[in-house]
Amino acid sequence: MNLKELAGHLELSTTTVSRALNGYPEVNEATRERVRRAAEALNYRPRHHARQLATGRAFALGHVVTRSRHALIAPLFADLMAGAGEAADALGYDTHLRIVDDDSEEDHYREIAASRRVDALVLHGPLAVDPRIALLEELGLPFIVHGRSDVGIDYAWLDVDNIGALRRATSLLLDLGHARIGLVNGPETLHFAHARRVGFEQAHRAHGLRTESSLMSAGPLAEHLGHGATVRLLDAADPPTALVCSGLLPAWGALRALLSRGLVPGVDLSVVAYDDGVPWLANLPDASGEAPLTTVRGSIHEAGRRLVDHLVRAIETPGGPRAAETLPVELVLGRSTGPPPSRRATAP
Amino acid sequence: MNLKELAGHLELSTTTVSRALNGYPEVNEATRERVRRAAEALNYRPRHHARQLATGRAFALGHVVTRSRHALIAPLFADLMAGAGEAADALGYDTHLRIVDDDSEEDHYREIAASRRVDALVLHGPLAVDPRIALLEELGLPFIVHGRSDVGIDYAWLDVDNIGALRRATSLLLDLGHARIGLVNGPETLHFAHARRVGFEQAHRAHGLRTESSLMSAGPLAEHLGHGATVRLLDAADPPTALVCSGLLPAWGALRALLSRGLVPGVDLSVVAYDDGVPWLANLPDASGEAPLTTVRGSIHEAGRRLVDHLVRAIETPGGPRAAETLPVELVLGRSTGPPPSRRATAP
DNA sequence: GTGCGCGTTCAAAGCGCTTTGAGCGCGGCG
DNA sequence: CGCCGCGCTCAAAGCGCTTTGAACGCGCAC
Repeated sequence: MNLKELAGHLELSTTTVSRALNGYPEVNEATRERVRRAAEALNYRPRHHARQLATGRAFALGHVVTRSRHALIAPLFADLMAGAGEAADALGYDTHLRIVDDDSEEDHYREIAASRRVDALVLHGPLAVDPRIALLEELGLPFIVHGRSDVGIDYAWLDVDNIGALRRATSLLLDLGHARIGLVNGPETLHFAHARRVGFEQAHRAHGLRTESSLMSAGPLAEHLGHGATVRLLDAADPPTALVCSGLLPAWGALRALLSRGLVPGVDLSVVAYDDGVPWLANLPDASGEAPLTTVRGSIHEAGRRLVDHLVRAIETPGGPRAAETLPVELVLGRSTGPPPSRRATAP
Repeated sequence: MNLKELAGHLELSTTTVSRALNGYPEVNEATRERVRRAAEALNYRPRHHARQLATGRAFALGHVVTRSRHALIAPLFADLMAGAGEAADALGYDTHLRIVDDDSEEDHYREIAASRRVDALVLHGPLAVDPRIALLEELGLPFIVHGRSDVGIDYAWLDVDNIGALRRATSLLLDLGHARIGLVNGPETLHFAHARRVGFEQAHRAHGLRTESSLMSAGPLAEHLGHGATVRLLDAADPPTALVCSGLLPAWGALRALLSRGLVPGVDLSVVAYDDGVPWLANLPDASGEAPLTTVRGSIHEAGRRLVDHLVRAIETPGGPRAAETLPVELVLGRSTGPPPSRRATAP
């Protein structure tokens, strides 16, 4: 069933049918209703590519991720895409995903721009300094960065308050009296991890302390890496009394390391984690009424939604202001934080 | 830069340029090379929608997931899509993703079929008995099921050996002497979880034992649910001596529950988990040289790749045989399994 | 010298939609 | 009575590609 057949069936011209279905005002309401009904009954839908060709718009948003980068953000990616996909669907846009080899990423951006497959795209996993931003700007393809990057160009972005999140997490521990705090961070070539490190350091400086590089590690946010880092910290000559984890997954790994040694989280070692709010890692209150972990929590799902909202606004109202939004985080107190053992010991 | 402009630039007809670029034999090799160079130099790429319109093919594969179903398979979804995306890219296909409301899923399938956005699609998260299979068959849209479903229709599928995996995991425990074994399963309305339960039961029957419903639970494969289920099992009047978890995430939760009580995995309670092979949950050998968990391991990433391979073959050679492939699993021995405490106690 | 086949190129039609510019009938106003 | 404007509808062009069918030039065989 195509437009011509539908029009023939209705004994109308394709023009009228097209206008009726697309809500143009110059169609009689009775005619419009008749057309609508017929379209519904015959399950007519415009061929998407024909519409694209005629309108010049793709009605699609793109997401490009390299394999190696994907590996770094995988645990969060599903929820991010779920948010983005829901929003895109609600706004009538398709979602295109491309997982590409690292060395062909630039080609892919060029191909996507020239072939007009999408109207705009989301730049995922920006580096601390990311050359792709200049590339996309040059290609003239509208885009928004999920995160930020230190480039001397104005660009649209949406980011969670990474600096603030880790400042808050770290300050909480410092205020409790901890002075030696470990950090299990994400890969610091990525901007989000870089920013979190900055927040960690800011909190220390505000308390007149300095960070110590032997207490900090960076790498993919995997369970076993949280476990490994914690084991190493506990075995060090002068172990920390608290730990900040840049993700919930390494935090569960840290807890496993503690518990395996018979140590009690929040007593022998305090732990604060960054929580992206993905349900399958949820840090929910249990029987005790408290969550096992103290966290600062953002929502990667919400980030996905907002990214798409901004992108569609940019497409549909060109020349508008560039998006620049920081999403807040929330502190969740759980059982994994307490004063350092020394203080506890000296207490009456 | 479009085809006409490129042709004008080369003083050739659009026909010749098109044929040259698409590898048709009736073009002089010298001409073809000249065209190639010019296209490269001017960064010409065919407008994707124009090509679609002319050829009638979309060069795209679709993935439709409902919100609620997405929530159930989210932890694995990123890796599945990574595998599928890589394969699609290698074969020259776009990957389209749609996250839809549960109650509008059927509409979406109809719309996708009628609008010809994709050439084929992957059916994710099939139910034990899934009505969508008949729907897609009716719509005439080529598809492959990731998993299986008990419907009286012949359809293309690719599945990991869920029954075998849990049979093997359970037999291992039974062979060690365990007689009361708990199961933390996925949602059993989904076929994969249903199949795993079947494998669990088959192993019991083969050992002349019956399963006990009080020892089995089913739900999303989240960390906290593994934790909660384990706590309940341990607190029961007659607790099991071993536990099978249908995912690595609940298994880590189970370990957390054990360790929190000072129990030793593999001694006080044995645990075997199903591992989808996602790197950020990796159950790697640690300092002891052994992995913390004993698992049966498949590869969700590989599944993604193979799904797309099958789909593209089906598109490009219509009338070929329907895909029907079972991916194997592998047993990984770790530290979390051993004989039941009773045996150990009665040993000399 | 004519005809045929081969290798190469081209003009034009068509894919299914949107959109422009024109047309048609009808009632109201001068 | 004639003209204009309004409301509705239509024919046709155009989006950028692929593909059909035809044409052209050339060398070769008859």
